[in-house]
Order: sequence, then C-alpha cells, then structure tokens
Amino acid sequence: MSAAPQRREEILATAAEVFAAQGYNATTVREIADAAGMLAGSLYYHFDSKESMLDEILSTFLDELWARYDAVLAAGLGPRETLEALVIESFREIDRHRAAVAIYQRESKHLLAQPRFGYLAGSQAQFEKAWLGTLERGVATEAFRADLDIRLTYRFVRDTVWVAASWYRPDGPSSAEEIAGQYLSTVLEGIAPRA
Amino acid sequence: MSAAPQRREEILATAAEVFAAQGYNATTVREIADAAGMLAGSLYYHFDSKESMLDEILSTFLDELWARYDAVLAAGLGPRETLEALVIESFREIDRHRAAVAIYQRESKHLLAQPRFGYLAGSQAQFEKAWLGTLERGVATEAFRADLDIRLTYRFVRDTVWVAASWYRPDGPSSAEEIAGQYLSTVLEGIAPRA
Amino acid sequence: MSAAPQRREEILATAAEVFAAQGYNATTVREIADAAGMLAGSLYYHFDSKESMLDEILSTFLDELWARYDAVLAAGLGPRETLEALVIESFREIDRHRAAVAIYQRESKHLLAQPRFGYLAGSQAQFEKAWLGTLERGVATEAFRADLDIRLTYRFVRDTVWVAASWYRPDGPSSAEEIAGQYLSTVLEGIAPRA
Amino acid sequence: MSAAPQRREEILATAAEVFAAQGYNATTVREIADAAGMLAGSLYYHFDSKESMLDEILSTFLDELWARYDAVLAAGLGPRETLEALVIESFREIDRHRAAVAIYQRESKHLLAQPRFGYLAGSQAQFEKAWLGTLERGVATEAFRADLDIRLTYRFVRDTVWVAASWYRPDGPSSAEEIAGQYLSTVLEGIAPRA
DNA sequence: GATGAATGAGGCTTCATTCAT
DNA sequence: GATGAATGAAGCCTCATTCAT
Repeated sequence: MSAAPQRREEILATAAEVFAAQGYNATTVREIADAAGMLAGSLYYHFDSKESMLDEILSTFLDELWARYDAVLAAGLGPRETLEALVIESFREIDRHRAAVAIYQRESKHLLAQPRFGYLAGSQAQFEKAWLGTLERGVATEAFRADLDIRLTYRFVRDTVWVAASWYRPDGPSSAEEIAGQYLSTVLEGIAPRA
Repeated sequence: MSAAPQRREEILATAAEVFAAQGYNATTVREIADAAGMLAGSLYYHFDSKESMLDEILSTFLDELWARYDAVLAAGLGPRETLEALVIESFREIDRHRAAVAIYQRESKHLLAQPRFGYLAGSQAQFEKAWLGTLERGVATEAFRADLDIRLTYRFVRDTVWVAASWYRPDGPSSAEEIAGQYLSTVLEGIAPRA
Repeated sequence: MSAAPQRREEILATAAEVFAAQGYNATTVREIADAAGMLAGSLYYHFDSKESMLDEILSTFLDELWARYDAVLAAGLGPRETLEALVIESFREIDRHRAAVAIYQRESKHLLAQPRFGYLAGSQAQFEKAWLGTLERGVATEAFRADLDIRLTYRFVRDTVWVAASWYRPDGPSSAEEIAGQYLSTVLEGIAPRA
Repeated sequence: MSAAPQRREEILATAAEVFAAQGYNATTVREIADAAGMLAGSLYYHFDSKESMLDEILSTFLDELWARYDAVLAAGLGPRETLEALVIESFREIDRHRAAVAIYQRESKHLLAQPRFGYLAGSQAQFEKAWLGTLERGVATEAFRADLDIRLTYRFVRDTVWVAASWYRPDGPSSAEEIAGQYLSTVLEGIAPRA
C-alpha cells in the first residue's frame, strides 16, 4: 500500500492540480490517472481511495503551514511584525502549495462535517486564534487603529490572503514576497494617500 | 417551460441554498427536490435540467447586479465615491442574493468554459473594466496612492468583497451597510493608525 | 370515458400519424397531445392509456380490412381474380388508413406477445389462410405456375404490398389503383418481356 | 474506447439480435447486458452509448454490403445479370447480417434525421442510383419490359428483398441462394404461367 | 507496478399516468 | 373538457472501486 515514495508524490501532485482546477467532486479518478499516465485502477495500488488522496494533500499542506506559523508565533514579535510575518508566510505557502491551498479554500467547508477531516476544524480554530490574538494585541498596544471591528477585520484579512491561491501563478510577474508586500501596504496603510 | 412564476421562484431559491451549501456538483437533484417538498422527477416539470436551474440563478443575479452597478457608474461620481458606491452595492447584493453570490464565486471559473455560460466571461470582463477604471482614475486624480499596483489591488478588493458571501448571514450582528463601511475604512485608510 | 365522438376520432387520427412517423415506443403522449392541440393529461379524458389508443387504431383498421377481404373471398372468384381483388383492396386500405397500416407493419410482431393484442395473431392466421389458399388454388387450376414455392411467394406478395404503406403518399403521382395495377402486372407477368 | 476486439464483437452481435427482436427504442441496455452476461454499466467499458452500438452495427453492415455491391456494379454485367447479382448479394447479406438488416429496415427512416446517422442517407441515395440505373438500362436494352414504372418497380424490388430479413432464418428450409432464385424467378418471369 | 474488465451504487432525466381545480 | 402540477417507475449513463492476470 505504500510503495516507491517518489511515484506517490508525483501522483499526489498531479491529483492536487486536477482537484484545484476542477474541484474535488467534479474530478474523476480516471482524469487523475490520465494526467499521471496510468489507468484508473492502477491508482489503487498507491492509494486506498480518492478521498485518501485528498486527505494526504490537505494534511501535508497543513502540517507544513503550521510549522511555519508556529515558528512565527514563537518568535516573540510585536503585533504588526507578527501580522507581517504571517502574511508573508501565507503567500509563500501559496507559492509552494498553490493547488493544496486552492483545494482547501474550496472544499474545507463541507469536509469539516466528515470525521475523517475533523482535523480541519482544529486547524481552523488555531488559525483564528492566531490571527485574532495578533489583531487584539495590536489594538491594545495601539499598533492598529482602536476602532477596528476585529472579527470583520480578521475575515477580510484571512480571505484576501487565501483567495489569492485562485489566481496566483508561480511564474507570474510578481513574486510571493512582492505580492505580500503590496498586500500589507494596502491593509496597513490603506489605498488613500496619507495626508 | 415557464409555468407558474411563484413555484418556480420558490424552487429556484431552494436550489440556490443547496448549491451554495454543498456545491453544484455535490448537490443531487433529489436533495433539491426534498428541500422543495417534491420528488426529483417533478422538478422537470418546471425546469429543463439541473444545469438550467444553475443558469437561471446566476443570470438573474448578474442581471440585478449590473442594474445597480450601471446606475452607480452612470452617476458621474469621483473615483473614491464610485469605489465606495460599488462596494456598498456589492454587499447589498450579497445581502439580497447571498446564495447566488456564493455559487458564482465557487463555480464561475469552470463554468466559463461551457458555451451556455459564456455570459459569465462577458460579465467578468465588464466587472474588471469598471473596477480597474475606477482605480486608475483615482490614481490619476490623486484620490488613491500613486504607488498602487492596480491589478493586484483590484484582485484584493474584488475577492474580499465577494468572498464575504461565504460567511455573511442576513441575521448576523452587522448589516450589509455596516460591513461595507468597515471594509471601506480598512481598504481606504488601512488598519494602522494615521499619524 | 367515451365523450364526444368527433374529438376522439381527431385525436386518434393524430396519434396514428405520430405513431407511424416515429414508432409507437418513441412517441410520447406529450407529442400526441401537442399535435392535437391539448396538454398530455387531457388525453386521459378521452382514452384510458396510450396503449388503448394503439389498440383502437389497429382494431379499427383490421375490422375494416376484413370487411373488404371477406367480401372478396365470398364473391366466388377464380384464383387470379381473387388475388387481383385482394391486392387492390390492400392498396385501397393503405390509401385510407396509411398510418394504421404502417403502425401495423412496424409493431405487430412484438405486440403479438401481449394478451391485449392477441387478436393480431388471429388476424394474421386468417390472412395467411386467405392468401395461401388462393395461391394453392391457382397452382391447382394452372392459373399460376406449377413450380412456385407457395410459402415464399406468399411472403413476397404480402410483404411488398404492405410495405408500400411506408412510402405511399395519397397525394403522390399514382393512385392506389394504379399502384395496384403496376404491382399486379409485375407479380403476375414478371418484369422480363414475354416472348 | 476500442478494447479487446473479440468481446466487443460478441456484445455487438448480442445487441444486434436484441435490437432486431424488440426494436432499438424498446430495448433497454439492461437487456443487452443480460444477454451478454454482464451488468448494464459494464457495457460502457466497451461502448460510449447505446446509440454508438447501433451506429457500429449499421455502419459495419453497410460497409460490407457496399463492398459486395461495388464489386457487382464494377463487373460490367448486362442489366438482367446485374439485377440478378444484386439480388443474390442482398440475400447473402441477409444471411450474414440478418439482425443488422432487420434493424436497418426498422430504424433507418427516423435515424436519417440525426447528424450522426447522416451516412444512411448517402447509402440510400447510392442504393437508389444502383437499382434505378440497372432498371433503366434494362428497359433501354429491352432486357426488361418497356412499360415498367421504374420508380414503382424499384420500390417493389427493394422492399421485397429487404423485408425478407424479418422472417429469414439461416437454419430454415431454404438457403439464401434458393430464396434469391425463387424471388428472381417471380420478379423476372411473373407468377402466371408463360403462354 | 500496472492492465483490462467488470461491479454496483447512484446520478440525471423521461415519461405515462393521476387528480384537484 | 381541459389544465397544471405532481408521482413513481424506469431508462441511460458515470464513476469509485475491485481483482485476476
């Protein structure tokens, strides 16, 4: 059931691309197999099911994401610097795992209901805690405006970051860091000129 | 093919809710029928196909959206006021047609390829033109910062507005106008305090 | 269940045309209703079922056919004259009930199996008896060639006559009687010139 | 889409028998699958659709038929010999592909309208040309009677030949060649004794 | 490791039929 | 006499999955 690791990774990367392009439900295992240069039945030598491919794609992504986030959160930065670092790490993650991020965005909401994907809920809660905490700390220390609706701001920031996975291209004109910079400038300073 | 308008609308509203909650592909016609209190086959008295329900949901939504947008664009406002009005109308549209907006967000990308949904591409192009034009005008007249990456800003603004459909609840604590206000404040002034 | 006779006849004639054009199975009651200027459900005021329409079309046709055939067979004609008269009556029947004949040709074989259409078997047996008997009598009296394979000849004659229903048009260049004449000339004398 | 040739052929032959016995529309894919010893869904490993089975049955039959007809027409025979050869080849084709011929007879008329089966129209036109031409040539050279209505004669001859597919049995008392002989004798010489 | 062939559940859709109005 | 709306059975087809080779 495990077999040569490299073929597995290839297939998984292929599957992630197809899932991201068409949606998990709309993707047939035959399409994945075609893209991987094999027949549908052959996938089952490497994976238990279509669902287990999805599971592996998402959990691998989340594991890596949390490794980065945890490093940032443990660094003892101020709220503004924390927010900057989280945003930069998020765009880097989009750069590295674009397909996985896009799948996560699209599918996590209904997957939450299934026990197998329960860990998505945990991740989401941690995620919210990290961002909300940073925003709250920032308001308390006057790093951010006092009149922010924190929950709304959290949602705006979160959505804008992750939705970028749907249009970001690694070979596009702007690097992940450049996009993060532009984004931070917009969110922190606003698009209106400062007096 | 047309039939009693009221029942049609009911079914369509029901279908939109289910599509928004589960995704178009993952929704079975039986689920729509159950939610509408009828048998699956009975839907076909009112509609040609599952796809034609989706079509009608999306085109109705876009028609209404464009009526509002066109009114704003024809009003001769300055760029900042235009942007504010577009954002407000967008949140109002989310308030009125939350399900349709959520479906649009989730499905429009693959639907574009199908001839039947070609109008989505047209709408998208117009959309881009309206927002990009407003941003450009704003930079030219110094209503917006001179160093904006206009395309990136457009994407940030567009995505964040529409993604709100995935969490907005009409009976939630904030009205559409309040959310629009908070959002505009963030985007225009930034979350960092002004000197 | 019975109601105004004239409307019934109209509907039945309409149904027969549609059945003949598309086949019984491939015809929907909606198509019949459309052609008759009403809704599908309304047909059920006049008829019990789609099948009962078919039944009435076929039995009406067979009743009339047998009235004519019986008159011919009772006339005490010689075999050649009997055959001529049967052929002429057959083409006249095609002229009068083209649709019913075409339906009979296409559908009678499988209908035979259903109890409701058992009478088709009876009719077919009588039919065979009349034609085979005439041919046998003709061979015996030297009105027909002595070396005929009577069963094969019967099939040739029978099929060719009735298949004409699939191309005959009442408003075509040749009348039923003219076609019968040509056909009889071919079958009786052959297409090769007589010495 | 292509797959193991032998299983395909078996299924196709089975489908042809069922189509011939019950009609294309009245045949369910489940019946075909039952007759082929598999489940309905399994047919779709070998064929795209029920319609594509029909298509393959008919086009295979017509390809072979035309190979034979073309050989006859290219042989430079006189009109009577050409007609004899065409009739003999036709009965041989009925012997080889009885089911396909029966299906062709029953279904070709409505299939003509569908683009996919447009080739049926072409075949029909060629067919008419071959037979009409032979008859015309025969009348011109006095091989056939001068007073023939050629179009009517064509129809009679065509119908009688092909309708035989509905009753012919390969294991019946008469071989294809014997039936052809009897038929030619009837058509050429007539059933009345020559003076 | 992979293929070819099949399974079986389930999806969308059609359609004859019913029935209250 | 007819309509509008629904029923429920059945049809074609898709697809994740299995398994012998």
